[in-house]
Amino acid sequence: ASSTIVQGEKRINSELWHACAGPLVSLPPVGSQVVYFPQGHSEQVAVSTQKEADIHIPNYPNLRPHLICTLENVTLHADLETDDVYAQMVLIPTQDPEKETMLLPDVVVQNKQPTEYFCKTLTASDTSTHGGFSIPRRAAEKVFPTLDYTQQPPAQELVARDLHDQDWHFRHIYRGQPRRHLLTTGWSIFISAKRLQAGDAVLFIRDDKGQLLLGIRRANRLQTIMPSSVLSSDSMHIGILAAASHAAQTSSRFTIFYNPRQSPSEFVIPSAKYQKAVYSTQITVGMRFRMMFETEESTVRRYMGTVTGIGDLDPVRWPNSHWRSLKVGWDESTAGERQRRVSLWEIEPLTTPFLICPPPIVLRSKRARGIHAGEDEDLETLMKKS
Amino acid sequence: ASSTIVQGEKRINSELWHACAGPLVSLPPVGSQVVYFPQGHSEQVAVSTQKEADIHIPNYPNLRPHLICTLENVTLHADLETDDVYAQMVLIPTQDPEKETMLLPDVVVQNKQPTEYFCKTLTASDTSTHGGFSIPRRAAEKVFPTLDYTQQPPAQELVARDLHDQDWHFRHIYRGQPRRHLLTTGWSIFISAKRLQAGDAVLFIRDDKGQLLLGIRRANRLQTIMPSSVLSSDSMHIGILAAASHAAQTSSRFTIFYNPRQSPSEFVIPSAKYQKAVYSTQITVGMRFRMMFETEESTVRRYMGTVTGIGDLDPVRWPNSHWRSLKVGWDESTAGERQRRVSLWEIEPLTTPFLICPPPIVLRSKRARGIHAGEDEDLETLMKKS
DNA sequence: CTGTGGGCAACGTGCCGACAA
DNA sequence: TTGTCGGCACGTTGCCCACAG
Repeated sequence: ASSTIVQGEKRINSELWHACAGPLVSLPPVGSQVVYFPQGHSEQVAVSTQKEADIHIPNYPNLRPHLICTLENVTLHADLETDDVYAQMVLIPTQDPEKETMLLPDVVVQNKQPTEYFCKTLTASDTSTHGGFSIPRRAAEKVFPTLDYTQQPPAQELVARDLHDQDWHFRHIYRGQPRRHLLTTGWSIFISAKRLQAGDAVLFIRDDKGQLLLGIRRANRLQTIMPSSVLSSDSMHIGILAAASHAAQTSSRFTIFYNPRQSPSEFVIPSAKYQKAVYSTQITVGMRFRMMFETEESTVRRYMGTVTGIGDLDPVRWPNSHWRSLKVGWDESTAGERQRRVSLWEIEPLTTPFLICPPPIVLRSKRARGIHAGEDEDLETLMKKS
Repeated sequence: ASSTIVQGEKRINSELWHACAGPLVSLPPVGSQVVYFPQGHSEQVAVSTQKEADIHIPNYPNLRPHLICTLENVTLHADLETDDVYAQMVLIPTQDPEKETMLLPDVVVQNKQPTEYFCKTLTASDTSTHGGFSIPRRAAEKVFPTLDYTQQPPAQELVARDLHDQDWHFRHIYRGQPRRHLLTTGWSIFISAKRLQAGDAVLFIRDDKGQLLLGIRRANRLQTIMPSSVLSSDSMHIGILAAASHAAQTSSRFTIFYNPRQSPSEFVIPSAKYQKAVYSTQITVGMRFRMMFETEESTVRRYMGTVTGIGDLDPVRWPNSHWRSLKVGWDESTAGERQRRVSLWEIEPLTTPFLICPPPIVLRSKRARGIHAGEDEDLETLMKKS
């Protein structure tokens, strides 16, 4: 359903927001119990400001590495300049920390990726001033209104609405030899207004009312770095801790921003997911696991890895934290970008005995084949979490 | 002198920075003693985020409304997107708060406005794609290299360097009937790259080595508002207080950003200026004063006002603070934009007895004449501060 | 099926002096 | 003195198809 969330007078379309955020991003439902990690919040700020939390940050002895909270409200937003999506969450720390031990029912967090949508990474031709946008055939047929093919050439005007409720007009035409779908008039205005470059991606959605929506996902995330001319990174890191600490001590609400495409990991996790990961699974060094990542085509893919160590990421400031408490190694050599430390709830342990240590030769041969087409599905059927 | 301040590998030209910051902005010298006001810092963040400091912000009982600090370092910066100038200051709270009572020698803070410079607000023609930039005659003759007027038409290529050390090339030509100075080729590239609009201002400087520098001052400051998708404004306000409080208690350095064109008032003041204002002058309700403001032509102008009240701006959270402790009224009816609360060190009290209450009729007649050309100079000669 | 490039027309950009405020 | 305009040339934009990967 195309649910929308009120933000002042504006509503950001939830489907569109999630499409821009990507398939791995899911927000806990309003009213549910969540776990908030100041460490993860700091990591997000560190990425934005390009500065790690410094040493000389004060201790907040009463601030635990995770806070059980009620998610009082979530509002969806998009940066006016870059269209980057982010979510504002209002959290209320739970008064009774004993509740933590209570095992909560598993909340079904539906992944809100829309069905009638497509996403295309822009080519040099798409972004050049020389021409328009080449629509992949399947995409056009699935998402755009059907053309009247009796016309010569078949063409129509499309209107698509972006995250800021701004309408963009495009001429959609089916022509060329061989025939193809193109966006011509209006496309270059859109490209230059959004400052899109080859490598960035656009996505189109047809919602349940037939309204077209469009969003963008920039490739070069480094460009999005904030000026940081407002507050020093030190003060930001301190602000995160002080705000959380104060909220925890007074059981009062506090507000955070979650930037799904900037943040290395989610730092507001459904309580049930956290507890299941922490209390239900025994993780040991040497254990094999899978973990989901987003591919360049904005689909999900699982990578295999092995737990190589268990221990605190920051033993001094954050002892006994589950945040990134696992050191891991990845099977594939292209693991340069992947985190060397992950949290329990991010991984899917392979508990099925005969899969714990697959023969390396098999893995290597599969890697040599290139894309692991069948592998994931095989494991999928074999592995069923309780 | 064209002093520069090192920032990593980059140096921002100090003269250019000050020209962009405006005539009223002066930074205390490195190593000097200053007074830092968390309240003022919060105000700057409030402007940036368009959100005031909320009620439910924790108390920092040990944090006083002003901190005596040593200014350990100042670095000049400019926003990469907007070219907005800002300064990073590293402050170290003074260990012994008793030092405060010690009267310091008056530090001469030279106003670093360059002499060989001009600033022009862009017209519709200047920013249109239809043409170039019309240089005011005086400006061209003062700042640009002299043209060879024997050529027909006289023309030359100018190279001007911006705050990011990027060079911009312009064709400077003297033509038209009547003759005038113009920038043609290269101008529109500059306009679109900096996204300048009519109402924004550009400024050119010739430094002592003959090098041309150029900067911009945007009119629409609302546009510069930061996305704030990084940290909630609450956390920012808390971060300011927590950082200052921690630094004060541990006598350790902390870092702040000062945005001269965003901040309503300076919140890092030379200690001598503060003490002189607080201890040397007796301010009373009804007292007349003058205060400097920047005009649209980026020159200084003094406005007259009367003290209408003295008291805490925020009696609950910041009792006994001198920050904006004066309520004031302004003589001129165009006072809509001017603060209704100012701090002691911002004003110049008129202590000369016969000027305390000038006949209103005289004032009115002067106002009716329009611009107060001579008034300020008359007062200048009459009033000499100790 | 779709990315790139050549061809070509239409439009916008940008340089010029003529006015007039 | 300088802001805006009409005139005009030239360069870019943008629509078309032909190829080829």
